[in-house]
Amino acid sequence: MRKGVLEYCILGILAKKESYASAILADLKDSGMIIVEGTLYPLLIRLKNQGSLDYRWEESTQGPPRKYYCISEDGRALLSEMDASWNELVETIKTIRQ
Amino acid sequence: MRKGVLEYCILGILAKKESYASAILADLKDSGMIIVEGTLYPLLIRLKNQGSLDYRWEESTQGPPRKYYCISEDGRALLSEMDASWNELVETIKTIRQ
DNA sequence: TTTAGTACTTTGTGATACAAGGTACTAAAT
DNA sequence: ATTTAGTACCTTGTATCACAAAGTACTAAA
Repeated sequence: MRKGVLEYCILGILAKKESYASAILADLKDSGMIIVEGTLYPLLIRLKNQGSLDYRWEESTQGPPRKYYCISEDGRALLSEMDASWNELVETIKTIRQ
Repeated sequence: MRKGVLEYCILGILAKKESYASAILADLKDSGMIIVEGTLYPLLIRLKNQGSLDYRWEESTQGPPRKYYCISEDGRALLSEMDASWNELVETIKTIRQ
């Protein structure tokens, strides 16, 4: 049911502020969407490779260094398209479920 | 983006009235969701096999016989669960996109 | 008899997400 | 000094979903 929506959620979260994988997992959990590490990491790498995200390493005092991701210009453009697609889908379902 | 939602749409359509694959394709198209035969047929078969749908053959004057599907009791229960899941998802995305 | 239209089905492929396991750094406990 | 716990990143294998493409079969019209 949630398939394909995750990418949209990740971009949405990173559009607000840069973050790293473990924190994104916590954010998603708080929002009511539980996903696992093995899902998120490949997704972040994919979004980076296609140019929607950038990242930088940052040292942490509480453990290993963190890979902070932030959304790129291309990512913001993609996010806008996704907003449109999502709204269309919501309308479609409204029509079908009356 | 629409992935995983199709099952919900099919059940929604068949909850209103029984129908057959080609007509369901046309309904979906009208609602703004374009899918192809190779997607729909396996999905109908899967829903039938798991007990969410029943079907009966009906002769057509305009070509080969049609396989009319209708939703079962189990299917209606599943549809209710999907309504809940869908509404949750919509709320989650609202939260993320503010 | 061929062609067009309708309808159902199958096979192969790519993408998404999960399960499970692995690597590596830091800090606290033994 | 070594083990344990916590944090963080990454990879491999698998299941499912949807699509592309091709196939089967019935009816009616050319």
